[in-house]
Formats: sequence, structure tokens, C-alpha cells
Amino acid sequence: MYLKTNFIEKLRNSGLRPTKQRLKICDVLFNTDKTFHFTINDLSKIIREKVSEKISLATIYNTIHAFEKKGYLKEIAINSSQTYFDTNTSIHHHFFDEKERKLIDLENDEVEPIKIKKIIPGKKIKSVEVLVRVVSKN
Amino acid sequence: MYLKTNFIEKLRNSGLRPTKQRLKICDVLFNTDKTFHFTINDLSKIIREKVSEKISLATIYNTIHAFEKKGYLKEIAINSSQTYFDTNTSIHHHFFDEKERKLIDLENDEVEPIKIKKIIPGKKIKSVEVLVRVVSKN
DNA sequence: TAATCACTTTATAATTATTCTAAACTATAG
DNA sequence: CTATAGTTTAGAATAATTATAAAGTGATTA
Repeated sequence: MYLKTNFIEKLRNSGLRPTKQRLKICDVLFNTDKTFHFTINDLSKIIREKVSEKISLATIYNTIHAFEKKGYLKEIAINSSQTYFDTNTSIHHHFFDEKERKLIDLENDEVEPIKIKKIIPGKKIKSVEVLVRVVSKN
Repeated sequence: MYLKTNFIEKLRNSGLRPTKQRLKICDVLFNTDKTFHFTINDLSKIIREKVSEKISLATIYNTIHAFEKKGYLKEIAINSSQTYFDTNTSIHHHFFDEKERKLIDLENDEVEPIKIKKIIPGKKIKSVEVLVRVVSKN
């Protein structure tokens, strides 16, 4: 459970002005017990329902990108029509349920360490992500 | 090196009529030594350069989706603005060079077997894909 | 071979996610 | 308080993809 003042501090420390809109978005994204996954569409729906004053779609995009750049959000690679974000910024992987189009976290310690035996000259590894697609049994 | 008649056979056996357009696209995609990655944009550029008669963009989309459904192409998950396809349909993984926006194959035997220790009740694994993002050293 | 029909191609319109623009607004340093 | 740089906003623009519906074509049947 975060306090509003924490968000104000956090934003200021990141060089982001603590505007009313950003604080509301912080509240929706980070003032929860559990981390979660969302698309911009999901988020604007939540905001429409939860927040009294409207936040412009452009601001939602701006804010999410700003938060991602600062490392408060992670973008998840599923080649779908929409971009998914994760409030869990730890190094971890994902299940993707193709039917329900839902992501489920797969923590780093739930996957045996991944050893890549190939190297690309002049390049270094930035991240290793596993995507496990699942479908209903039977 | 495939022959044109092979493509005709292959398409017919898949329940796809061997039209002029599909044969041209087969030629571009599969009549090469090496497999490769492409976006629809890449492909239509290649077609514009290599093929005398124009193929409509809608047909390119239709054909690629038909080929994917039949298992002749694989869609690659990189959360970018465009969808990538791979003519290598074997089980394998990828490097993605963020700077150049290029994919490089990482064959299955170049990655130690991946053990997923978590299970999702009622779901079974359809695929396990690793995406290794790389950046230039230094 | 000719007729037929289901499948395919096509140009174009429609849709959708995302980014851009430029004017109005606001947090904050001085 | 004032100036200014950062922010928000509605709406336009962009870009990838999908839908539409009319014209064209491959393949089956007679």
C-alpha cells in the first residue's frame, strides 16, 4: 500500500512532474497488492470507470511511455495487435493464453536457467525472455 | 532448389489453388538456400522489384496468412509495430537486434533445453519461444 | 470442350492502434 | 508573483491490417 506522497516523491525524483493525471495513473497501476498486465485499452477503460475526471488518451500513452522509460513498467512481447505492459518489472517470463488473450507471470525461478550457446559477434545480450503459449487441455 | 511443379503440387495438396500470384510468392519465399525473416512490407518490396506483374497488397496478406495457417510460415513474436514472419518453421528461437530491427535465428540445439517448473491447471503448453534482445557492445 | 461454381484476386474503403500537432494549461524555480 | 519549461488535450495524421464486393480464374462435371 503506497501513499499518495510516495508517488509525488517518486515522480519528482525521476524528473517527472507529479501532475494530477500521473498521480491517478500511479494509483491505478501501483496501488495494488498484485502486479498485473494491461493494454492501453484496458487501462483507459479502468480509468474511465475508476477516475472521476477524464484523462485524455494521448496523456495515457505519454504517461505509460514515460513510466516505461523510467523502468516502472515493462513492455511484453506478444505479437498481437496490441502492446501489453506489465507492472511487474522484475526479470521474469510469461505464459500467454491464446484463447483468452491473457498473460500469466512465470517468475524467473520457475524456469531453469537458460543457456544460450550461440554468440553474435559485436553484440551483447540485453534480455532473455521466454514466452510459453498455452491452450486448453483436451 | 525447388521446382515450380513442386509448388503447384504442394499448394494443391494443401487445398490451396496454385494461382499465378501464390506461385510467385512461393518462389520468393521458398526458392532459396537459406530461410529468412520478413515483414509484409519487406515482402511487398521484394515482389515489386523481382516480379514483373504487380501483386495486390491484399493478396500478399491473404497468401501469407494462408501459408501461415498451413504451417509453411511462422509468425515471430517481437512486440514491434510490424509482424515478422519466418520461412524457417522448425522449433527454434531468435535474437533480435534492436538497433537494426533484424532477427537472427537461434536454433533449438543452440539453447539448453528449457524447463518450465510452473503449470497452469487445465492448460497445456503449445510452444516455448525464447527471444534474446541484443545490443551493440560498448 | 463448355458451363458452372467455388475459390481467388483486386482496388478501395474501413478499422484500429499509435503518434503527432499546436494551443491551452500548470508546476515550479527564482 | 512571474516566467518558463514541462504537460495535457482534442483532434488530425499515420500506418498496419482487415473487410468488402465486384471481377477473374481454376477445377469439376456434363
